[in-house]
Amino acid sequence: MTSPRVLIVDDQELIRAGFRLILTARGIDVAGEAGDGAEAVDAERRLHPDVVLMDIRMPVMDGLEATRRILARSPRCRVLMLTTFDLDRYVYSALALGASGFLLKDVTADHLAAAVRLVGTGDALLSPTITRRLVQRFAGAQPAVHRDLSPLTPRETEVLALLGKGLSNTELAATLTLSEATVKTHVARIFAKLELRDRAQAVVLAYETGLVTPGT
Amino acid sequence: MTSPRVLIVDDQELIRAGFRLILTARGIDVAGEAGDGAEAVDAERRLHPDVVLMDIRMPVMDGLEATRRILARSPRCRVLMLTTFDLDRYVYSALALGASGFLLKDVTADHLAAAVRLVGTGDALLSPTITRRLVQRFAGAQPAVHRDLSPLTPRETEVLALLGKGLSNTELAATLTLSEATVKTHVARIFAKLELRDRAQAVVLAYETGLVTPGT
DNA sequence: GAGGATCTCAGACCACGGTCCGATGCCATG
DNA sequence: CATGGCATCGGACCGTGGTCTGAGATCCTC
Repeated sequence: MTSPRVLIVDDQELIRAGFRLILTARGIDVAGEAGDGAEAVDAERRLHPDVVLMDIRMPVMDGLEATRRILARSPRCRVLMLTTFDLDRYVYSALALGASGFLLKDVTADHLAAAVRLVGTGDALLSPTITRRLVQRFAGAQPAVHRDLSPLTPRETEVLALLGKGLSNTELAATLTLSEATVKTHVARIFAKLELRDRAQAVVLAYETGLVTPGT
Repeated sequence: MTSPRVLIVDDQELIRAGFRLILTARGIDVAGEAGDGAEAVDAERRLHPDVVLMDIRMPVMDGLEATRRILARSPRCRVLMLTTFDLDRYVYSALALGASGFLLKDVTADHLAAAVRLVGTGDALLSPTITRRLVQRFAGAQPAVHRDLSPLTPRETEVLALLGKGLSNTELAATLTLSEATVKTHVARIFAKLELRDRAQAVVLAYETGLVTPGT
């Protein structure tokens, strides 16, 4: 298992030392430390770590601004935010900046190591409370899916997804390498099952169900 | 480092075997396997695993329903959803059900192991794309507007908004108390100005620009 | 008051989209 | 092996949708 190189950023030296102990004891390479945001930006530029463990509250330059600058220069770098409190504004702005995850400081040693390894492999993480809150927010703004897509066969779902992109029947046939006749039957079945009339209505439903999402 | 006990649920035996190999090779204890949702509920009750690796698409009972039943009985159990496609509806409903995370099946072996260890310690995870999407949804604002709506006259914008709801020309004429001929000219002008071909494409553009938003 | 932009409408044309009728092959389930 | 679901195709039908051309009415600005 390849181990990520880590940069530890926190204004408290004790915390840094503790983290360094925890990580090195589990075979994770600590590339360096920084005591504030400005130092962090500097250190990242020199050391090119895979993961940055970034405290939010710090003197000189806080973790959010430091994250912004680091990711602007090194988009492939993974930033794991650390904080004592799970204040919403921190979470959302950190994630909006492109941070890969968010950890409370009361994590266990094992947990911290696992989290670092995980974001090192490229995935993001969120603590359960934060994930739940995000989902709830989303669920609140998104009142249930109108119609159920389950009666559709896999192929039909595939067709609907492309239909949701606004493709014509000929384009559909081209991208799926099918005859237009086949495309028509698929489309007709979709309409029948979902009680649609138009492909326009199909596009609406694709967006409403989340089969297609804006911005992709 | 304490290792979580894992239950692998997938209808494809090859997948299960592969996952078992990956996890055991990295010192993670595989408590058992299940081939569909019903078996999974059963196995979880017998084995009490810390983590369930749950495929979504399965015969008999799908992963979502199985997750619901498992978490109803064993709320401390962590469920990690697996899927081939990152279809939104799966993501949201899975997370709403209380799943701890969501993984695409093309994960690397290291990644899978790290993810299992992480959720075993209690935290949730989301793939970067999904996290980003959640945050964007939450943030509400869809900044990336492909085409500019400014060349449209007020009336045309009004028509486009209704067009985005999937209305036909006759419905359009009815709701705006216009003749169908007038509707047609408006629609034609909109198409010309925005370089659209279909009303289907118009619906897409309405959603992409934020003129129409899902859930309203 | 001349001009431009906008909103309104009409008639005619044709293609694409949607429907209905068929048909075949495949595979899983029983 | 028989049944049913799924995916694939063809042909024929007709209507809505989209295009073009032209035109009257209002409201603005210059």
